[in-house]
Amino acid sequence: MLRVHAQLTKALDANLEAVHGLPLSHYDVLVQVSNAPDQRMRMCELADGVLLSRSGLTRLVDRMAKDGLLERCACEDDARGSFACLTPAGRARLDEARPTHLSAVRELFLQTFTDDELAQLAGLWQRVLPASAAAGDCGCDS
Amino acid sequence: MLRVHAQLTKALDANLEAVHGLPLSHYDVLVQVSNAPDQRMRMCELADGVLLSRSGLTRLVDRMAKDGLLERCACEDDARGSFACLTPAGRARLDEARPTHLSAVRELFLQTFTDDELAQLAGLWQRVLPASAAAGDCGCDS
DNA sequence: GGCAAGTAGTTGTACACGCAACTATATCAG
DNA sequence: CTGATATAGTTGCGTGTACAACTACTTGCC
Repeated sequence: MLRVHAQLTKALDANLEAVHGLPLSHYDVLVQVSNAPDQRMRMCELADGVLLSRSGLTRLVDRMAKDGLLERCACEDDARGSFACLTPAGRARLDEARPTHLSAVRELFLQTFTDDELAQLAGLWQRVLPASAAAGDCGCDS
Repeated sequence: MLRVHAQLTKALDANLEAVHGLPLSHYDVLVQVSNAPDQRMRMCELADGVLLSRSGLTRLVDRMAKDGLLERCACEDDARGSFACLTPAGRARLDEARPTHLSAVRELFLQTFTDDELAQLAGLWQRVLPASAAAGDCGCDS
């Protein structure tokens, strides 16, 4: 059963990644940042948001900055902090990828269920979070 | 929602991996092989079973063979094939890890639900598989 | 039999990630 | 103000994985 779970996630992610050029992790970052005030986020929060270690995020943001999707901006309040800021190119890329992504999700996942069932699933899932959080310990939640 | 899903899997896996010495992937292989007839499996089937590419599996089995958990055995019927065979040490390691693993799963996951809910979840999950399989497409047959 | 095409598994290479160590800044105690 | 401790982020290094190219064997067609 756990295995089914893993397989599903994996297949889903692989497909989504293949459909548009963006790796899913990049897409994920773009979504998070675009939802943040001023289109920018602290590295730390971003790391939580995309479920990555700090070092992982540093490198991910590096790659995305190299591609012009993000920019590093200094933080005025805290000189040791950094923002990842969405660039116009990043926003454009996101706007372009989002419909593809959403429709893929819908096709592979949502379509299989009725609204009731989705609600059920959501409810059941939520209940697992506390336990897994206690074990995995990840500060943020979506 | 997808994110919750990913987070859960990840937290769960991380915890299980930490509890006993075995990485989860090793454990997974041991379980699969131990369930196979004669305690041995073709590399190809094993790769499917643990959701790994062939090359990934080759190396995983290498590592496990180095640790004495598995052995490589030639296949009589098909000279290009290989079996991964469970060694006594591998079986012992599995027997030792299994209770730990199962109780961790129970604690983190099953405990949160009633039997009915588990049945629901299982049913809903199964329905996603066809779609994800069509997308993920894994070369070997089962 | 002999060659083409397919299949099982391995190896070279590159990439993404985590951990631990590090720098730089902030915060707090005295 | 000074030093101890904590926090934000980066870097070095090791690990695990996939992809692509490869070898070796099998199968099917001529």
